[in-house]
Amino acid sequence: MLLVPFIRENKNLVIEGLKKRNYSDNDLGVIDDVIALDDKRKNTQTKLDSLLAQTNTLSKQIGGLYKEGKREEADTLKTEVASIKEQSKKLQEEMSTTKEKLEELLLGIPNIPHPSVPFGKSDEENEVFQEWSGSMPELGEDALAHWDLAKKYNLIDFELGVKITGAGFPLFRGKGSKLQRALINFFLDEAHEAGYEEIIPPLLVNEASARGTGQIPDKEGQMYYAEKDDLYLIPTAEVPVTNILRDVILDEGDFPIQYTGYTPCFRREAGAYGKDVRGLNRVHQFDKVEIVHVQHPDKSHDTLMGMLKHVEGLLQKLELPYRILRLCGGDLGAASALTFDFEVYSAAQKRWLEVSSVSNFETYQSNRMKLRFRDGKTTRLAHTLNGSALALARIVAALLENNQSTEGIRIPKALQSYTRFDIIK
RNA sequence: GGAGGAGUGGCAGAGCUGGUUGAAUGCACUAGUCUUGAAAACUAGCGUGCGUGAAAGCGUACCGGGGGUUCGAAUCCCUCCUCCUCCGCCA
Repeated sequence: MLLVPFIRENKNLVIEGLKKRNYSDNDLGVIDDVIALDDKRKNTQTKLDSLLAQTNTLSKQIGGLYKEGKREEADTLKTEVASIKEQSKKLQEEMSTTKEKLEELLLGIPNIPHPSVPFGKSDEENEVFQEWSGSMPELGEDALAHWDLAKKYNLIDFELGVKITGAGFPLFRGKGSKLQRALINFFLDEAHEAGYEEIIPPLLVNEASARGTGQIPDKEGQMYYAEKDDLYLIPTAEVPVTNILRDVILDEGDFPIQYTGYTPCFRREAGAYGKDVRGLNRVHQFDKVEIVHVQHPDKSHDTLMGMLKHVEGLLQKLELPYRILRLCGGDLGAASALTFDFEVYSAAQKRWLEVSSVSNFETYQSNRMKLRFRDGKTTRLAHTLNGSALALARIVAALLENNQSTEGIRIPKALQSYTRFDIIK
């Protein structure tokens, strides 16, 4: 959520930003609506405050008169207060409807893209920020896709997942589950090395948390919802982990704050179909290690670039071909100012799979969750960032496909001490 | 799940027979005095949002959340949440 004073002071910048997100001239009217509503809010606030001030002074006088035993004088003042209260009640109602409308508009306005974000309508116009320069895995004609490999080596049972739960809930078994666990530990250890504190958060969150990171209202349909208890299953560790700092005022010396957490992630993925959802390409439950940074606004961009390096290091150690995309305005998530996606090449499917998304939300989330820091005499919103490091399901898909041979599936060296086997036969 | 108790500023802890109480006091913290330096002592400062103002300031709201009673509520009432104690049940 953007700050209204920010919108007022940077109206042109905001409009340019929204244009990058393909807002039509008509849609841009929302900015003027916001300012008008905010004017009204201020106006009402001023009037209301003065009425309340009158009520307060009169009430004190009434108290004094009662003590002196001047009941009648007190009673006349009471009737005066009554009429003032009538007015202030009206204003109070006006105030709350104005605030609600304003809030609703503000929630609908996405973050302003970073200057480096390219124009573009959809994911097809994302900019390749860093191309893969190494060699590509060479597979024979008879190379199998990961879902076939998973079956051949008894690593993942999709049918059992369907039986137990439904489509998109894979069941890992044997070396498949060991590989999964190895990757989680590998990623967590790497994050620990990089200075992140490990968190094991709750997997269900309340509405305030979902709102804080921006899942509500924009992505509400994406989350599983436990109606009886009014709780949401997390779509990513980002939600519970970032909300650790909801309603917190940090000291400047607290920066940077670094958290990492492994959690399963639950996504409804309504509307997805076809080859996109085959095997592990898109599932309702997957494992992910997330890294979260809370940083001073002046340093957040550098931090983002550092997070990119961290993710790159992981992919290099896993010996996977990857490329980095800078998302264009049309593909950028509403909460994000700048996002880099990492894609890994899945050699048998002959396609790139997204395995990580690293974003700087700047103050968009911190404004929602009132995450601030002391800056001299005032408080300022901190910057929040996060990234997958990494999302497991698709990593597994690429590892299986790229490392297959007639001998079996080779485990990358960095992972062998975790799996305690070097090949899947 | 049943019965009872409690939620106050960074922490501890008054106030809770309604009235200059945004809230005593202590600790912590910040600045100053003293000291060669430190400690101790002393002095002062020390919440957040909103409105207004160039600023100082002023106004307003906030004592777990929401609602109500009242001229006036941290103090009374309702409701929700959380924590503690006891009982039951289960890991």
